Amino acid sequence: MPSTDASVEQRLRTAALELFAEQGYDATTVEAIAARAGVGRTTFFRTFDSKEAAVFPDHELVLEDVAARLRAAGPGGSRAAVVEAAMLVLSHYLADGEVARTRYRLTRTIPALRQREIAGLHRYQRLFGDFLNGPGADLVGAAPDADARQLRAEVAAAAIVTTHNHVLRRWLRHDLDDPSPVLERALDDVVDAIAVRPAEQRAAVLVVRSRADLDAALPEIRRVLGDP
Amino acid sequence: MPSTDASVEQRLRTAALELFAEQGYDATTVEAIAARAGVGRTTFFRTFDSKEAAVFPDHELVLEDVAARLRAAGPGGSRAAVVEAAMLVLSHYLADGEVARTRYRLTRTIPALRQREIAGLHRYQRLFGDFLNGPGADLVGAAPDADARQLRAEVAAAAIVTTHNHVLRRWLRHDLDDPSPVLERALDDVVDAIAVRPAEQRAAVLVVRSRADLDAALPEIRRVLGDP
DNA sequence: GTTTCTGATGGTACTCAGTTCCACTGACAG
DNA sequence: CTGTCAGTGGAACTGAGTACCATCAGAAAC
Repeated sequence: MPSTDASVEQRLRTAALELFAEQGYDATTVEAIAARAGVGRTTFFRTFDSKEAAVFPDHELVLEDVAARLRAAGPGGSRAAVVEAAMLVLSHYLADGEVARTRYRLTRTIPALRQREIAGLHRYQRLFGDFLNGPGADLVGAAPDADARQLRAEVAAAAIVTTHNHVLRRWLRHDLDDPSPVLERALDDVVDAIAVRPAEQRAAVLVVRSRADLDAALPEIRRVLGDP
Repeated sequence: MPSTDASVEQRLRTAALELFAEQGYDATTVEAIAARAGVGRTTFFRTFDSKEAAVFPDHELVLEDVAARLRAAGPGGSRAAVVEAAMLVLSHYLADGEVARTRYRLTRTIPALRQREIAGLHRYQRLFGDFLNGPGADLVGAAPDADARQLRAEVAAAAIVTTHNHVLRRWLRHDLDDPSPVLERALDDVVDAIAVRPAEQRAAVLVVRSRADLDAALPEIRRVLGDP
């Protein structure tokens, strides 16, 4: 048994990435990956569900982290929770950035990997959507009915995940040195525009000074705003 | 050669759906599908890229339709184009609704099909996103820079596709009888809230009658609005 | 020290999706 | 009648993924 210094999983991961880079994805057999890692083919499939899985991070782990951060949100804390949860995902990618970039190169090229990548992203969207539609979240505001609320939650989740992916992709392409503050700003903007429905939650108050004093004007203001 | 009444592709499609319903997806071999359709295994793989493909519609066709509608958008017509394009997708699903519902049942159950479904949806998102980021579209408004514009386009595309999927899913679940008007209203709402950035493109004008006439007031109004 | 249990491993054999190649058939034109 | 051509079926192959079993190292029990 050669080189037990790294874990079997790690050895398999690096062997897979190396061979995919050298020979291409299709031309690389699972047997070859296992051989380079110094283990049997059986061990490969005991470690990973499929050949593709050797390329991707353990989404379960990240998803659990994100779910925990969302669960920790108190009343009124939905916005912060969502933003921080998205940045948590980013930080997981940045944690081993070289691997992330290698994976990006592969997923752009190989359809099978691309498909799995997209499906993976969708799980985050589901998670965010379920949270935003849940009773603990107040980001999407009051909706006329339960279905409208769910739609808004799904749209907001899609917007958040899309924003995250956009910023991440820029970093993967070396368009960006420090993506975290960029993501934070972008999420702030997006959440402003999307999650909260401006027409419902904001009221613009325009003050016009006149000779009449406030008390005299108040009843009229009340009438105009349709005070219930 | 038995039953040449329907096209080979159609016979294979129905055979596949029948067998998946009877025996389950994994338990059904391609050979069995081909046999029921009265053709050879070779012909199956000449017709479809994979076993999964027999379940899904020809996305290429729909994508081309949608792309054509988007291309046809004139200046100022981005909003209508996007809404109509999304409704075009819906109408394709409704065209043979029974198959769509059967497929929905399968995609919810079988992971392999689910993954392909999600990947398929992503192609529509790409298409919408590219259009909204293109030079012909004016839905996302003026952005500080090219990257911000692209982000907005991607977010808007995600919102549109998510909305479409939400309404479609409701119809697939028999939550809805006539989904088209529902989708149209929902898209209107979503596009209002998302694509156009209210703070940038809308200016509220409040008119206060005073004794001074308009000409006298105009310079002052110009100054306040920061007329360039 | 010996036994025994346990967990991880490697090997073998199998199924089946997907590919490649070739032979056949029927239609149609010359 | 002959050549061509498109569509088809069959046979053989590769490789992913699964199932089963034998093995072995180490820890625990006696």
